[in-house]
Amino acid sequence: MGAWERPFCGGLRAADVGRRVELVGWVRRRRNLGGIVFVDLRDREGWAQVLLRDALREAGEKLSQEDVIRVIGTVAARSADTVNSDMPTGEIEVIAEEVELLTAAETPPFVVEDRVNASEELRLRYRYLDLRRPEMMATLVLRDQITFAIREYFHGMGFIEVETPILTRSTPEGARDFLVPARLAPGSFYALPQSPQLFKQLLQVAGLGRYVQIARCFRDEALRAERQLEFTQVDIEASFVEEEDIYALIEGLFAKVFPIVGITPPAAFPRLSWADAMERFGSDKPDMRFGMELVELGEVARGCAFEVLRAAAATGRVKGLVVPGGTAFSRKQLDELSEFAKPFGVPGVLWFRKTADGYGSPAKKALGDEGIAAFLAAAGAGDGDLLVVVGGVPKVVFAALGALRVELGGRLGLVRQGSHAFLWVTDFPLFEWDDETHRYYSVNHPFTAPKAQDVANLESDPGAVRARAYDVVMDGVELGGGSIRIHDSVLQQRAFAVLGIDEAQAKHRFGFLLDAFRYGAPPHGGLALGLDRLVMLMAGRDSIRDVIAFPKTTSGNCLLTDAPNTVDDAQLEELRLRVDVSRSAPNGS
RNA sequence: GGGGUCGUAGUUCAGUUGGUUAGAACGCCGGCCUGUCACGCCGGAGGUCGCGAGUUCGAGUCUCGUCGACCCCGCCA
Repeated sequence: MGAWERPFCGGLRAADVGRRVELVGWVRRRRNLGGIVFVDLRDREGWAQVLLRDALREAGEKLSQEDVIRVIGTVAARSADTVNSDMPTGEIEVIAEEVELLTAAETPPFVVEDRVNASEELRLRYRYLDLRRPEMMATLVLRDQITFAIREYFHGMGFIEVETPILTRSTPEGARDFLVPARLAPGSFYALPQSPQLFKQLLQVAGLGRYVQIARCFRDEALRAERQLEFTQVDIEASFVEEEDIYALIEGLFAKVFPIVGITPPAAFPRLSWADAMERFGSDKPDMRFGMELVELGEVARGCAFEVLRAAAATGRVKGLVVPGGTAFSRKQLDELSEFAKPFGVPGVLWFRKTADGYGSPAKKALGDEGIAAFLAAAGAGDGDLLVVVGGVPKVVFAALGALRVELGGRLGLVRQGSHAFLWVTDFPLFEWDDETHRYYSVNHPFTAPKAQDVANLESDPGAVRARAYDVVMDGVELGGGSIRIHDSVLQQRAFAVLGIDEAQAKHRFGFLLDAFRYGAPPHGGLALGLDRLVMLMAGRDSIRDVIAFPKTTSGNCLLTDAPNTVDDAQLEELRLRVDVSRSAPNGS
């Protein structure tokens, strides 16, 4: 039997009964009953029970976990009382006629089973064993189905996949670059791309029109549960398009991809401006699977008798969150709310409530019952509701309340199982002021186009200029984002000017792009989706590492290969590099 | 860069106020068992308590340092 005709162990069904088959796989488990031996033979698709008896009994007794074997046998129906309805192959078993041990396996460091919870550290060190687990293998298979569907969709829409360089030039703005020393140009470095941004725009100038790439991106920044040093984007760019075209494109993509896991997104996603998202949810990626929106308390705070809130309302913002059933929180739980909020830069949270014992709040002394009642009324808090209040710098108030909302929403079980919420967040600000360096930074990147009606304010009020940028959000996770780009070199120069990049600097950093734009740049725009996050959500996992075959740890180590590692002096010499690790790094992580 | 949690048998964990020989389950090894499917039963082996200092008559337990894993803040245009 040829390798390609051989069935998968996990694919055998009642319809195969009577077939004489050759199976290869790993011994998942052996059950030796003395006279007969059962072996669960596992491959990529699952496992099937093999029965060894008579002359094969002795051979079966010698098999152990993870041995690689070849079996020739006949698929037989199990008798009614021995059918195992818990497994897909449970109606059949393979009566072995020949068994061959192809490779004996040492006892693995952990049992290759879904329900065995080995530590992630161990799983990463022996990733090839971890991936052997059905759950992990199924995730690899799902990822393939998703990427295949994505390519199929874009191909059908007339998009062309083009590979862009991995060795490219360092760009000053944005994340920290990974650098690669250039042996042929001592003292010079390539950088790994943070994204193919500039190349996909150049492809539009070239006239490609519709570009897509499943592209690896690299950012030398701190890692998180949903972040890796290298990750994959579905990178998209198209010419002669506007926001609506991009929205329709992505909604169409999701309509094709999400049904793979039984999720049907709406035909068109709701939209929310960035300003509304912040005001109502305290987040630019709101989880809209539940309500509990932020409430405005600036007015009542301004007139109240509590100095702290009055001051916050005068110089910043005072907003709150009405927590249904929150009056039942214990003192300890209320204190924990403050502890939760503090890392976001607020001194703590205030709370207000009315219980059978009367009005309660840490600010009761200053406000009295009337003052507390005024806050509860302004927030629209009803019986049993707890009002949580934060005041201060707008950015911090939004961040703290936005995080509290998600935390409490989860804790109170406000998200209905199996529900999903897709949306577009639009009208992001184009620039953000940085107090430390006293200059504006691009919220997206310097090539994002301003909204036409705001272009006039570019120089007079940069902070108020809105961008033609958009993010697609699902269940509180940013799946992707993009923008319509500037294709006019004069407008581009004005945007650079706001960022403090003069003509000489612009020429030095992005000269090749500006040059390109002088030779006929089409209006264009695009978007990039985080493929790892997309697969993570679709697989129902909560760590990006679970959907990447060989991920790195949160300190950037590959436990399997032990990368990064030191290199020979000869290699360094060839690159004209000298290493000095005696001093700690000047800044950053 | 900052904060937090964790590190004990191959694995997942327990380990009392600092006190005799550090336990359990699974896995592993040996034996028995012809319908199991987390097979069962009997027996057995297996420990640098992450590493290094310190306190103490005595440290898995307390202190400091260090390494590693995970989570969060900053950071990630």
